[in-house]
Amino acid sequence: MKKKLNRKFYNRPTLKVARELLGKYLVVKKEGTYVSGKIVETEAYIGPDDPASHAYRGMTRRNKVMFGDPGYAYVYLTYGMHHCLNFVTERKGFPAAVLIRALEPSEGIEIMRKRRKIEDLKNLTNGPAKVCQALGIDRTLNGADLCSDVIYVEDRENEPAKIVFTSRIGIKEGKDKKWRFYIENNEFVSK
DNA sequence: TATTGGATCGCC
DNA sequence: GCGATCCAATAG
Repeated sequence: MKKKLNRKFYNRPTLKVARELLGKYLVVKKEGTYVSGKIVETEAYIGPDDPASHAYRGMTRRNKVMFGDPGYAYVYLTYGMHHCLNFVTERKGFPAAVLIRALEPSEGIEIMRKRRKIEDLKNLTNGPAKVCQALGIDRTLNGADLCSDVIYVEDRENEPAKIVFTSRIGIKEGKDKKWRFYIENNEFVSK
């Protein structure tokens, strides 16, 4: 049984959403392609007081979808060349999101190989920018509805996995917070 | 308007 | 370990 996550799922505390996304399947249908993968690593960025969050200094042109309704994609370009995918959480007006850091490729693996221009399965989606490249995600999907048919998350009711929580990666401030989650011993978690 | 640096990746 | 690459954010 496959159940698409509804907006209520995202309209909850971000840490809870970040944890519960692990083991669920991200699906992207674009240009006649269908690709999916199991979410194995996430990070939470929460509220106006999180110094690592783009929303730390208030609303800007880039981060405004973080302040909107839950259940929408926040996609941004970083380092001038890499995209990162987030899911907006919590109530409208409260800026929070979950960064999708890694997937275990499931369906459409050959399409992912072509987009990533590499063969190695374990290197296709083990990082936030790699996920976006493999899934064909760029800023045209910023603000996309996660309850649509283009990009969404499915609960396939698979066995729950053991989860590890650690500090977030690639940030300067806010390292004290253990807001990174991943599935223990999963080979597709980023380095 | 000008300057600075980044929720990364891949190659050296 | 370091350069790529460009745009958003901030300062002037």
